[in-house]
Amino acid sequence: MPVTIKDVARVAGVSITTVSHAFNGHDDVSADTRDRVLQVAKELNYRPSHVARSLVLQQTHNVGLLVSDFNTNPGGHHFLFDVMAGVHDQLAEFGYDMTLLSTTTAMQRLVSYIDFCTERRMEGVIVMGMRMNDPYMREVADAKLPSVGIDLPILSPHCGYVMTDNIQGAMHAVRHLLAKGHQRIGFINGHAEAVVSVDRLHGYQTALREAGLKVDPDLVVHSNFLVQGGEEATTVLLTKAPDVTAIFYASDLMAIGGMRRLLRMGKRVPHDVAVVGYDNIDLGEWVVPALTTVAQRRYDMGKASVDMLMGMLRRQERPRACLLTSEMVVRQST
Amino acid sequence: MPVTIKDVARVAGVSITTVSHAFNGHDDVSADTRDRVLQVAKELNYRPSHVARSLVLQQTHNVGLLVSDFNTNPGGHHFLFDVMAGVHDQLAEFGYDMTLLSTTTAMQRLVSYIDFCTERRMEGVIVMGMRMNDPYMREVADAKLPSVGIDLPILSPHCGYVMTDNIQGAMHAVRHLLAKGHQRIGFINGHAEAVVSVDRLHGYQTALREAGLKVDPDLVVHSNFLVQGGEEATTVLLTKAPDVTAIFYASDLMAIGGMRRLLRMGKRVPHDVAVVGYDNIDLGEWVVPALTTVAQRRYDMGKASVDMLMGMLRRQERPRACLLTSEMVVRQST
DNA sequence: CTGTTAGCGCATTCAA
DNA sequence: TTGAATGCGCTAACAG
Repeated sequence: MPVTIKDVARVAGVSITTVSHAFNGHDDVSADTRDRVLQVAKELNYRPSHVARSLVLQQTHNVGLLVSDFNTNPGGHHFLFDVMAGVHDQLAEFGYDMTLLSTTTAMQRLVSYIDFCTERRMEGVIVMGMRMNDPYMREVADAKLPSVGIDLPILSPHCGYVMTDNIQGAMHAVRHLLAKGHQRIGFINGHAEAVVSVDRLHGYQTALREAGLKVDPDLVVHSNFLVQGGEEATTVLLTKAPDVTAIFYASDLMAIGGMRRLLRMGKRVPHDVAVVGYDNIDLGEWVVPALTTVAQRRYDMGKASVDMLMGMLRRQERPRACLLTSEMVVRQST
Repeated sequence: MPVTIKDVARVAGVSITTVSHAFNGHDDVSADTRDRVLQVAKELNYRPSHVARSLVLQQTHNVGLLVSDFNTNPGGHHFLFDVMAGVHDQLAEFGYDMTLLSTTTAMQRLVSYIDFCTERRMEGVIVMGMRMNDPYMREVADAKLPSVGIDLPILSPHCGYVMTDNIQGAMHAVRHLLAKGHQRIGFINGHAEAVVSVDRLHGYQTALREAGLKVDPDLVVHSNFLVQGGEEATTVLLTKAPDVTAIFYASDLMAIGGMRRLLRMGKRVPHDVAVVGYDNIDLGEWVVPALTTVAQRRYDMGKASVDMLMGMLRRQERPRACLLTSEMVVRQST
């Protein structure tokens, strides 16, 4: 139905080869004919078919963004949305399209994500929002399809990853609290299946030891990354260690829940208990007191993952681990 | 590089026609050969190329999701993410892929979004996050490419739309406040370029008149949809009308900002001033006091837009206007 | 500089 | 029931 290269050739009175050459900027076309071809193409509203081009060139300029549990990832948008924007924009910069995939969809169709990508001849995949114990993990790692994980530290011949240096991030947070004079610092962590949880715990412990403090197991509580998780864990923590003067939460949502619970318990933030979150979600700026937090460069993470993938695709670079720095955003809660 | 239909045919000792038939479930293939073909295909790990199929079938099973200012849409994720999930999931249900587009990207490349879609032979587009005064608007409306707008009430031969009934939503909110005995009800609205703003204002006014109250222009303030917008507008409102006992905000973010400002001004929520928001973002449940709000069915909006598009594509249905209901979520702020 | 030919992977006539 | 031939729209050798 749409205008094809043939139509342009016929109207312009040249062969399709010439049209093709004119469009692809080959210099073996006289300026005259090129201009005429381009003129005709414009009049006819010709748009070269990427489908046909993909077939003959054997490259689709298309990569998938695989999101785990896209539709049911609670609170996930605070993190995923910006990453997605970074991925999309940088992909566009390279002339690539982004197709959204979801593990749940694949599950429904009973096809592996790798089959999904193969059918579409995708050139690579970027994976995010996945847990280490996700059944899709091994598939990602073992596949020959070039892939980059976000917050998913798997390194294999065809799979690299990008993540924030969570150890450093957590150390920043704890050092900040130490500098404020706190000694009994609690840590409310996310679920242990998340890689970030392991690293943040590590950073927390390291910063304490660095300051010559002993790591008290009673000061660490695991929960989920959401507001409610933060609330519940705060109660648990204060039961086990009523003398905490500061709490480091593994997410801003948790911290917000925690502050709320502390208030209920008659503790004032930051006077009685100082609070630090993680993520720098937009609302952290507006809760009372405004939340001190560790900021990840979400957009940059998406961007970096694309850069790595493009390196693998176009320059045969080997996949690697890319750690981005994070920075403290100090506000009123500490 | 990947396994093609030829490989399968060769190994199975049949023609490519037979392989094609076997794979597409034609019944003019003996059970024997079909099983053999399928077996060989599995061993060879054959995946039919969607690219080649798209070319010959002249249909890509691909639709674009056009997001306006994807990378710079502040606070947009609260709304867009869920809609996107609905679009993606429902598209998958129909066997369609979703490619993400952004107006900013198109702008950078200086190609119209319609050219972008044509090159890729997309079958349709779903548009969201766009303002009525966006330059891309006319393109969407005039294009022959089937499209569905979300919160974008344009109806043309090839363009339908889905939106929440914002008039009803606003009426719900105001009625709720009226029922609580409030008479002086302020309305802090979003920017006037957003269609939703017009409708919500309409609903606000209608509900008041319905109750026999006069609409006082001093009670309405326009601002942006963000926290800061809510804060500033609240100050303006209370200057113009210090006697308000309730405020209806056009977004939850604004309401959160408003509550904060009210607190600063020594007003207690809901005791001195009751507050209703709009959107039902996840954090509304956790601010103090928990926010009463109007909930949009975001996921369903995405889903509905796909259903409409599929109707247009597959059953030649005419584009239409689809209004979804919203419902009150009553919490502590009223 | 321009046109002819071949083929990318697949579905679909039409014969056998 | 199976296979040979044709073409989807385009690019890339090659020849003129």
